[in-house]
Amino acid sequence: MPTDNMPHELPKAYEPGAIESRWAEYWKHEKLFHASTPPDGHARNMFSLLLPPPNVTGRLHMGHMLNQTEMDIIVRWHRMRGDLTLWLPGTDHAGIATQMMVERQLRTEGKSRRDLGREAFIERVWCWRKQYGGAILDQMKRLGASVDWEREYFTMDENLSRAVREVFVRLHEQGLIYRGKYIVNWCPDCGTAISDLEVKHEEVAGKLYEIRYPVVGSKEFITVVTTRPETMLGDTAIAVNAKDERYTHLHGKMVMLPLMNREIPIILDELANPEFGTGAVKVTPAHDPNDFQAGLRHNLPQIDVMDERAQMNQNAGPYAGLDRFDARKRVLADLEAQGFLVAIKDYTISLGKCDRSGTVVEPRLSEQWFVKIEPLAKRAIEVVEKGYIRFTPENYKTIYLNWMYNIHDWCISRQLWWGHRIPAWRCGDCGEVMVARATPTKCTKCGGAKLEQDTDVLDTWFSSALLPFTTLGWPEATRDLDVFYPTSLLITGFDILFFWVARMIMMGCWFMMPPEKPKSPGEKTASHEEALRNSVPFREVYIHALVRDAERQKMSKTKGNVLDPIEVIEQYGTDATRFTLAAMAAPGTDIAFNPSRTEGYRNFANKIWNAARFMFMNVDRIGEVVARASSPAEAGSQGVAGFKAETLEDRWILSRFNGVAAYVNEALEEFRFHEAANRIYDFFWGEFCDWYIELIKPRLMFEEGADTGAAQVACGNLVALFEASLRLLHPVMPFITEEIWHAIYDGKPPLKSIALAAFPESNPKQIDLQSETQMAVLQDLIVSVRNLRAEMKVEPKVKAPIQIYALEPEIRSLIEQNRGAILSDRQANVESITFVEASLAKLAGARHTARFDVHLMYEQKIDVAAECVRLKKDLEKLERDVANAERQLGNQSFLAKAPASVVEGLRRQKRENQGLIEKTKSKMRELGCN
RNA sequence: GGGCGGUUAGCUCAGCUGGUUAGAGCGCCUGCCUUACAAGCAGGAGGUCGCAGGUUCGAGUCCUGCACUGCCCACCA
Repeated sequence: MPTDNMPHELPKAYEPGAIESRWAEYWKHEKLFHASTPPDGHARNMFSLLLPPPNVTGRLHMGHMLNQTEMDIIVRWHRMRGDLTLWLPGTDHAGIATQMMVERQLRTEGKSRRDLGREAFIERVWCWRKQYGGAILDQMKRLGASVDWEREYFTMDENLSRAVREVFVRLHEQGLIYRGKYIVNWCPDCGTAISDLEVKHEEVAGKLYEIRYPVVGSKEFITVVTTRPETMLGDTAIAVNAKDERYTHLHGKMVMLPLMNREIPIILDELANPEFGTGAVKVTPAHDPNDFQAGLRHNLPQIDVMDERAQMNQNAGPYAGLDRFDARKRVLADLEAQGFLVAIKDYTISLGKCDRSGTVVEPRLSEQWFVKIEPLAKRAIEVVEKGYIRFTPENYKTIYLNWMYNIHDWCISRQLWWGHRIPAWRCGDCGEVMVARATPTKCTKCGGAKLEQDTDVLDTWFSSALLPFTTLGWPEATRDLDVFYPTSLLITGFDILFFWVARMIMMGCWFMMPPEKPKSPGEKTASHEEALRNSVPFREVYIHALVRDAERQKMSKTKGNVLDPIEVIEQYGTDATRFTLAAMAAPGTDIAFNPSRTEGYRNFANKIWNAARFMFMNVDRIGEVVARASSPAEAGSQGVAGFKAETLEDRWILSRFNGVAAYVNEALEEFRFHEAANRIYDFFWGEFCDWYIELIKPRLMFEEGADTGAAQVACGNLVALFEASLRLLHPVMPFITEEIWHAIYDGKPPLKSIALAAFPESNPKQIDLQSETQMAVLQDLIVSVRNLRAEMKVEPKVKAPIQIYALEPEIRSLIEQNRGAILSDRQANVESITFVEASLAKLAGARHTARFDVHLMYEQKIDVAAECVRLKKDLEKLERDVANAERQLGNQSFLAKAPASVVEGLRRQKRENQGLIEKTKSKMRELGCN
């Protein structure tokens, strides 16, 4: 590999691919992120968090990448700050998703899961998992996620499964799990019940059908309205409102159900709203949740007319065997033919679809297991209301609470094969249902031995809800649980706020809350609060938004706008992709992911790379002794160690670095990733590279006759500052920082990884505001001259003298002391500097600022017209500003109420602007502007 | 029907607790192959902060209304 005489083997161009895979492998192989539990008391601060387990079937998408980037930044930051840090990874067995995936595979072989049978099918799923289940974690590795791979889990692991059974049994013992026949959301495609949350409602244009039912023993009809005429085959009543006078005369009558020729009663029920439709409604207890409740109130029979595939069954008489949608057409045609269909109107209906399959969900009467949620919710509300769990952004607290206040019982049984099987057994002799931790051998009631386990499995989210404690060893009282629970933080997307976050809170606060010991009342309260506070699954939740495409569209396969993070990574590198996400991750706002942005951050990485090459070039030339003189990583985290601030730019950059470190720490504290990332970017590129490196070049013996000692100091400073900057950057860009950091130590670093070095904290002693002010003046001067050169079209190679007028002696001496830098062709590129005693502001080719006037002495006819336009624009703005300032300063209450610094600042600014106005005017006169 | 957001430069977005001249990236214009980097350097153009009121000495920032727009929740046939 041509190294171009470059030391430390850094190739000329930044190539992320090679370095990233190497370090990802190294980190995992060296087990750098393994958090071993300390044997006794917590000597260090602890920081723990759980990776939201991706589905084993999953492929990494931008949402994952955002989530993991944010977690990794926080985790690396904590680890570098010396916390005992645990980031726990794992995958979720994802019941329906995985089962569907394997069934699809079977279908290609012309088989169904029923052909295999339950046991063989499950065996097959395990095979599938073994073969493909690691893909998503492999992808995670490429992101650089600093998880504890030694603790990786799978939700179907034996220990986790045992914990799930334990929870189920305990809840059942506590009367919080019950079984019963209710209307549930049924997906005919998946063949299972699903929870309310798994139903997505969609507004669609539908129809409202008016159907008349003949009243028995009269010539009258009663007309009902429905959106689902096919369910009338299961009608068992018609309801009217008792207060609805239109129907008073029909109270107690029967109607004949058309098509089925069955007599059903007219009942009085609140279900019927006199305001809606005809005020009369058909009641189908087996196919509608409201009708189901009404049916219970009136003791109505429940006639289920569909099977589990949503095809009409024998109860549907002549319609048996038809699909529900075909049945609708047939029913309508028949009603029409027989004169029962009164009208069809357009109507917008909210159609529930299965989240997973997209099939229209059927409300179906079936026997299911439920969690009685209210007691759990009560506690989950309490801990959030009391602030024991903090939400960021805060508005999610409201959203969470609103949901929790209106929560319904949770249907947890699924008619699937893949998942945690419900630990309930039914006695074949007496029908008794037993819930037990271990397979019972005989019936607890009749002693019979013909026991069959419930065929259902649990909702995947049931086991996920337990992860914060089960992954730490619960129900055993483990050391891990003691140390790492409650976890410190959860970072996740709002899409699983209810599915997962809310349920973890409910389960955590329920199972990690020790039983109350009866004690004296006062003591009890205090310890109760303490226990409650420590029962939460996490102390903080950070909710991030959605990653959209560059046009703000939701990424979806059908739209074809899905950005594959791996592709972006391959193009620009992981570091640049991470940086993009971090820089755009303002709390509470969606991220419009634009790869052009990533290209920009790849360029930033390249900038870092080349700055490193520059540094090494000097280290090798000036002597490695200097570079190694201090061992910054060992010197602690306060400021920059081993830095000798001798010049203005030294004092300035040191001060800026410490300011940035303070800012970054504060920003990360509040999950303001974008502020942290942008601040580092601006510092490294805009200050460190653009100004500092350029300013020290003369000292680094670039110039003839430079002083060797000064060069060594400058080089040492460069290394020290660079090393500290790498640590600051590392949480966001782990790979490139690791690469350069090792190169700094020539492959023999004091620690195995920069990830184990200290994160920079601000050192107040290294903050030097005076140098920052001085540097600002110097920069202002240099930029002014560059400005003038551009305006006057001075040839790049031509130098001209400048005159400077400055009243304040300290400004003059500042300029005097930095004369060399100003003269340099890297900076102002001027021939000479002369101080004059009179204002220069009104001269053409001059600039006036608060601290100085500068005049570029260059004879070139300037573009008068263009200059006039520019001056006029300046003038207008100045006059506006002065007018504003005058208005404010004339205002007594402003003078009385505004802080003195604001008033003083405004006065000064006004004075300066007035001066400028005069000068601008005279300049305009001089040029002959009108 | 409830609830939560968004509207700032041509595009995509920042702007924390109200304070002196509203920022960035990309794009655009001008000039530079200056030996770390053309994935770069220097300079520049571009904004009545959705509209209308209000609070305040002072509003992009707080309040009210409106318009447009997105999302979540909800068993109204």
